[in-house]
Amino acid sequence: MGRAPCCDKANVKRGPWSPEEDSKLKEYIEKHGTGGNWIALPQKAGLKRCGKSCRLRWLNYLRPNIRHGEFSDEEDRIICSLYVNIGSRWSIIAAQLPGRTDNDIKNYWNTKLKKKLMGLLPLSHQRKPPFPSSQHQNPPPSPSMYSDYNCSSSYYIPQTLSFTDLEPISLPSTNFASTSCTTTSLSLPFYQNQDSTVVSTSAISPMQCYYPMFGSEGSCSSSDGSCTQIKQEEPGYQSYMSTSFDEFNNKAMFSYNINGRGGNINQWDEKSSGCFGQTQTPLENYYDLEDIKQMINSGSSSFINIDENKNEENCMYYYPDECN
DNA sequence: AAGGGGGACAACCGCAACGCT
DNA sequence: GAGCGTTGCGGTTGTCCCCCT
Repeated sequence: MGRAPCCDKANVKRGPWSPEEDSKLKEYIEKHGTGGNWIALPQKAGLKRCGKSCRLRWLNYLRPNIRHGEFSDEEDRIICSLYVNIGSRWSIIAAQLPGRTDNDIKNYWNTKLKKKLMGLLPLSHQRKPPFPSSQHQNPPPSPSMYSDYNCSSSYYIPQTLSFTDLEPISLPSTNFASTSCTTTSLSLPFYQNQDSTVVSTSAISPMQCYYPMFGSEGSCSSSDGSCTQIKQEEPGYQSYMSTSFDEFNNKAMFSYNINGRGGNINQWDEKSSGCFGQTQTPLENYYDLEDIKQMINSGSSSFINIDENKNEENCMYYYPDECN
């Protein structure tokens, strides 16, 4: 015998919500809250809907401060950089975009952004010889190197997604609390963009394993509306994302931290983290278009996001024919 | 004007995780 | 620890709308 259905499907309305249903649900929740029980809510609110349907409707459309419509370039950039790092964890991605829902972002990615990204990637790229590993010992390029970088035709992060505002920042050593991996901080360059989202510019290995990074408090995109909504636009709100390498276990580590309490950018607010891979991809290995396509098509992720070596000089090294 | 195709987006489904008893 | 109910999440589907022929 299988699981009992969450609601009596014969007696619930399905399909698009009417304005009357919307106002009933909104009114009820604003008055009484969700009561922590979505299953019982529709009956109390006088709705012939499944609890799950009510929850979805509230979270995606009725709760306050929802934003719909055009995504900005900045949002595109955040979505892309997160997607290539953590894959289709839409709720986590949504948590970084105030007012956006995971469903919205998922739809946007599937219908537009993925195509946009793919369309902007030149088809002529073939795998190029690896960049000399000695380059990685160099200090990270200065922000001006990104600003001046003008090789969009051969840069596999489209220029609209380029991180021109990145500045190197220092991050404290990480303490991974929830995995078996003991870690040491890896001296990979990290860059901070204008909204304080920290991105790693290092190449990391394809995902082999991953653990949820934080609990429900980290995301309001799918919360019940009663949570403390993370507002990135609030002064002092910071979010961190980084990679490091577990030398002992030979694992690339990924960590993503939320500090919603107005802390310092350098304050490392401990939350759980995840293992990115069982083996480290040598830093001198880079992905070309076919890799990215394959990963997107296969649903894999956590491939390279931003490459610290994609400066003008390296562009010449990789794609001399396309760098004028 | 009709209708076929494709894109966009809202909603549903199923499963895993979580929490309570 | 087992069992059960509920929630959260991501993949998928359904439907509407617009454009093209």
